[in-house]
Amino acid sequence: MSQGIQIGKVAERTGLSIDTIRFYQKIGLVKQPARSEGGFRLFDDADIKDLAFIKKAQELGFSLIEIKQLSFLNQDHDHACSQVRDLLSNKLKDVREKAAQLSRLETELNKALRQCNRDLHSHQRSAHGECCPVLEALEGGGPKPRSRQSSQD
Amino acid sequence: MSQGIQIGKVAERTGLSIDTIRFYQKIGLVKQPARSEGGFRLFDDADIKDLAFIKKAQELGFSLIEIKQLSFLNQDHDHACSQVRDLLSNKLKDVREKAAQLSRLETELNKALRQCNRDLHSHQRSAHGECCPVLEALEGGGPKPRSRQSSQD
DNA sequence: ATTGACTCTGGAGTGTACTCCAGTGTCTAT
DNA sequence: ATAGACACTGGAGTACACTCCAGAGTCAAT
Repeated sequence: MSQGIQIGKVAERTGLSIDTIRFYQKIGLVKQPARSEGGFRLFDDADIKDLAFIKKAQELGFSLIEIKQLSFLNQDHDHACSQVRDLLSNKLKDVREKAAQLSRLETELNKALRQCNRDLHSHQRSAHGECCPVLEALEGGGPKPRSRQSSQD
Repeated sequence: MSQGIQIGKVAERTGLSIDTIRFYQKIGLVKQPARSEGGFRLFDDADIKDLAFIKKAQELGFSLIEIKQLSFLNQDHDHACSQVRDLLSNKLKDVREKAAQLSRLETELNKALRQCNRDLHSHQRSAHGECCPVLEALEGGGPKPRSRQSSQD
């Protein structure tokens, strides 16, 4: 009886790992799905939508706890109260601030990028090759985090 | 000899903790500052600017590793190369995507908030008081993360 | 020289968000 | 009935970004 989608397929469709989905259920971020007789989780489209929402919100920098609050937007709530309204308006304020700061950062990045391109043009034929002092500093400049990532982004 | 600012003052001015500043140095995110004869760290205004930059970038959702790369923007780089340009343009793309998604989320939040306000108006005098089913679901609905925060945001 | 506020180091601990694993069970097809 | 793919649980481990601590030293003022 396959009245639902198994976790493997859900993982594929949402881009989340199987473990992550189970983890979200364990901490109560998403509701416990239906189960097969043998105990397999059986998801429906709404569950997948919820998981997709979580993934999106997370990419926007919200923590799981914040997402738990946000996720009520995704449900149809026929009622509301002042606490919920406050929660929403706080969240909205956060989002606006984040957006404003991002747009400032965008400007800065753009400026830096144009500078970079100008420099590339004027130095193109010099002895630089594929190397530059900024990158060299990144590679070997002083103590580094003991991470295992070498140089590429 | 106080040819520099001690870590306590720096912490005050940047809003970072003393431990955090030391941590950033330990992992090489900021350069080792000058030291007094006795070994006290002595910071200057440029150091403080760097730390403030890190704080800002972090609030925008960048990881410390990403910030380590971004921080080269803050330094005056007389040279540039294609790798650095690529890093910048990738970051810019990320930022733009994030901003676009945030603005979509803002719209959704706004809509939900207006709905909430409408509901509040029409139900104001009903038996709801300061309580609503959405909040109740938040409080007691199924398993929760074992967090210690109760209800407020 | 002593006091008190401040700082030093190395290392352990915390919270968040996964990620991996072993041992076991389920499902579907043959 | 058996095989092979998939799923189950609980618990341990990992990565990131701190945060706390003990024991010791520094600095400026008295």
